[in-house]
Amino acid sequence: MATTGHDTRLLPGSTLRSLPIALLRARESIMSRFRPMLAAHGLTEQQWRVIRILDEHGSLDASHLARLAFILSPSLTRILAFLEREGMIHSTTDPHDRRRTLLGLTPQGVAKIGAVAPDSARIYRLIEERFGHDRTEALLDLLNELAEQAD
Amino acid sequence: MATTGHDTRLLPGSTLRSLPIALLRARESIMSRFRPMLAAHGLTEQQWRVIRILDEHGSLDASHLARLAFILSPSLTRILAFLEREGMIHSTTDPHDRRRTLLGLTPQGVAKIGAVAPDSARIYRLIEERFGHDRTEALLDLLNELAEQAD
DNA sequence: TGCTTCTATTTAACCTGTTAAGTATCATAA
DNA sequence: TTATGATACTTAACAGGTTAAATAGAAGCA
Repeated sequence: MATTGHDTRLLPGSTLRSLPIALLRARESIMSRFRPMLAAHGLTEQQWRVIRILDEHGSLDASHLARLAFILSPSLTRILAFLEREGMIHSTTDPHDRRRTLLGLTPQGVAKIGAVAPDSARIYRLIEERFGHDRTEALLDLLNELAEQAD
Repeated sequence: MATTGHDTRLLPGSTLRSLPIALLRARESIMSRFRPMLAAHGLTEQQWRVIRILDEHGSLDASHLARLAFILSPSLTRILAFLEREGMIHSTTDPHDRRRTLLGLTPQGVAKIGAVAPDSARIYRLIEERFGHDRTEALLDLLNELAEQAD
């Protein structure tokens, strides 16, 4: 039986065939594996996403970072305050446009990436192995196509 | 171009091929259509889910309702307090097990369902038409299979 | 230059998600 | 029958999502 707190007994077809709920369930089933690992490293899912993107892209301004991480700017403001308080990032005002904030990883931030990345990769690999590489690819394609329907 | 606030320019493959982020994006693209309509009716997504499930199933206790709506009990407590304050539901203590709370729709709750359901169905139909019935079904199957991977 | 209009970010207010702890009630067994 | 443990729900504390408004700086133009 599932250990997620949500089993599938008595679930009517109408719920299982609802796109919003199906997306919610699927995301929850994925994140329930990542969340405890991230919590053990003292990070939330979003905090991890932010420092990982800073690691992949180097320094970025807040707007660009928000777009890449799919985090709205009010949330990003709070997340950046936390990460700076913890010494994982540094922020400076862009001298060429003083409205902009430039963000970058500190050495401690880089070290955190190095500590978390292997655990993250291991979980991801496990999920993909169990679900199947082809089905994972097919699912990613459908999800991205659905997201692009937006206009 | 998209009007969701998140366009796809400069998105690296690593982000688009991440299951957690792809699920997040897809869900956001769906909910961005429902949310304004629900807000116009004075409801959040979760409040709507709760009264809709009460409508489909008749009276339920809180635990069962939480499972069906995929809402954790602390969130449900707050949602039920709101819905009762607004007069859409009534709650009574189960006389056979006084730990349990039995919930049901009031006539006003039923009226709200009648007001929102057509709008909801219209949006859902539009999404499914644009994305395609077969692809929608395929996506639902993959999402539910992924969710069931949990153990 | 001075005024208006964007743009980037923050603040505020409210709701939900998540985890842990607390309270009330039920069920079981010594 | 009463102590023990399980179950149903609530409370608390903190983080993020969403919307609207506020602030500050940049850009364009009369």
